[in-house]
Amino acid sequence: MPRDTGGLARTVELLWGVSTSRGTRGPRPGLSVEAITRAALAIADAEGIGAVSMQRVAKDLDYTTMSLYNYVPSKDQLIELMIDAATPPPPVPDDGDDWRDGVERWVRATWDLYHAHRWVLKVPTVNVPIGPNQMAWFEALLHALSRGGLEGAEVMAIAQHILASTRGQAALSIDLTTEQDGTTAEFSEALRKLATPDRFPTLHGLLTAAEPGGFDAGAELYAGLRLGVRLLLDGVEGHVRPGA
Amino acid sequence: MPRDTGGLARTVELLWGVSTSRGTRGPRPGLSVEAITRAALAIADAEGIGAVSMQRVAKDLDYTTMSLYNYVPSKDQLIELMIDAATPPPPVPDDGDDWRDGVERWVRATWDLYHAHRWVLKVPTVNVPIGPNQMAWFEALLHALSRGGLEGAEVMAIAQHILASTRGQAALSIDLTTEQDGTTAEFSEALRKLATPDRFPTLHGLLTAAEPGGFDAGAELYAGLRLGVRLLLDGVEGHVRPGA
DNA sequence: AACGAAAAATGTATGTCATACAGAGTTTTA
DNA sequence: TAAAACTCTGTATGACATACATTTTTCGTT
Repeated sequence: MPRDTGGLARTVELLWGVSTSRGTRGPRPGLSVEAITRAALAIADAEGIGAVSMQRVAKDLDYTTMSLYNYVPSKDQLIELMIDAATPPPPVPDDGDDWRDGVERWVRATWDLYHAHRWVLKVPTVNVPIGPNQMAWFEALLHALSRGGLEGAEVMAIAQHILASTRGQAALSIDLTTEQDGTTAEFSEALRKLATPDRFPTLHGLLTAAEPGGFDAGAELYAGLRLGVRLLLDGVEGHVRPGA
Repeated sequence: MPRDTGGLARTVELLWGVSTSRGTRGPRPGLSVEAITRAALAIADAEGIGAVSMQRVAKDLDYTTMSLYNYVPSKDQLIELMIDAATPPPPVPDDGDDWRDGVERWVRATWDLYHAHRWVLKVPTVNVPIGPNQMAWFEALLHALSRGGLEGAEVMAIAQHILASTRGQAALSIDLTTEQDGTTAEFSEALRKLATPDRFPTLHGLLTAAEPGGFDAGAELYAGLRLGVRLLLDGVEGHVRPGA
């Protein structure tokens, strides 16, 4: 496989496994895109995305750094591959039950997925380039949602909305439960001190009303996400059946 | 100001402007946290966050790189400062009108803010540490939302939900309208090709149903965000007034 | 008035990183 | 059998954050 600085075409090739039709000359490749991706993924899962460097991946594979570039055109590309590799096929939809349950299950599964690979949401640009597995998850959401009776463009909009809020809440949950040592407690205490009633009356009220002891950020945020999704789906139902 | 590697206390000091009570000895400082932040912000706004390096900021200020560290304990800290500096005070709430309008105005203003500083949402951890201006915006949302009649913890949850979806949609919009040259069109075309009807029936249907020509990603995403927020607020109303 | 402490500013140095480039070795095709 | 195509290695470059030691400036104290 010739080296390539990797435009969009190459991205698509790699992510979507378009056969790379490698010429059969030259030494047989000792590595593969999959092996590299797997090694990098293992590092990220174990030590965070910050531990993933080309040198580190190569070392784990017992190759030189530069040999990776025979397979992967750049580190950014590798990260795209890692994200897609971290994403299993989405749960199969169960069209038997309520469509709302389908959406809520999707949200739960996505939440779990992001928590299983806590580095994914720390990657700066998870947005535009999308691999097959990512797309499959989005398709699953679209499918579940489309059973609710929304019109085409609305399905897309609401799906993006749900995806965005799931990501956002999950990112927050991951951040709050990742802080090393006691920084979370320390921070939440600082927050309480800074949210003075004069400048931040509403926030102050909410913070002091909440139980003062340690709170389970993860569970609380998930409950919030769930509530948000439910109310949103309520809105969807009202929108679709204006009478009822 | 003595150098400091910057724990949480220092972060809070810098972000919240707790007076640093500098001893009056030594040369008079030629720089200031504000000047450094301003210079860095200008670079980020003009050339993106990637162009912000300590060397670059120092050069723009005609100082050496290391002198910045007399004021700012680390680059990460500087970025926190930049984010807060990029955030103006939130629009004053207008309690005269419908509370829903207040929320929608907040969403619009936040959308505009992120688009005015397109680098902000590219910073990996915009999540947990919060400066005074960020907090003021969140307070504004809480305030607008609390007029809807939700119970305490619910206000917090829905506010986070709205913040998350606004951020997510804005991030997507920014990504799609930032791609250099014609990558957006190229990408959307590739997407259409990859979303085959066998594996991605729903997505395929939606993409082919949409008008095939160039579409205004920004406007479309904002419309989607708006719809999502509206339906969510519908849900909130139903939740608060179960009868009606 | 002089000295020393404190702080600002500089210069140099280190270690990490992505990646360019050249060359050496290997396999297949012409 | 020669050359083309490819893999792999080694070395090199340029960014970058930041540690550390040194110089310079200013002020409080004697």
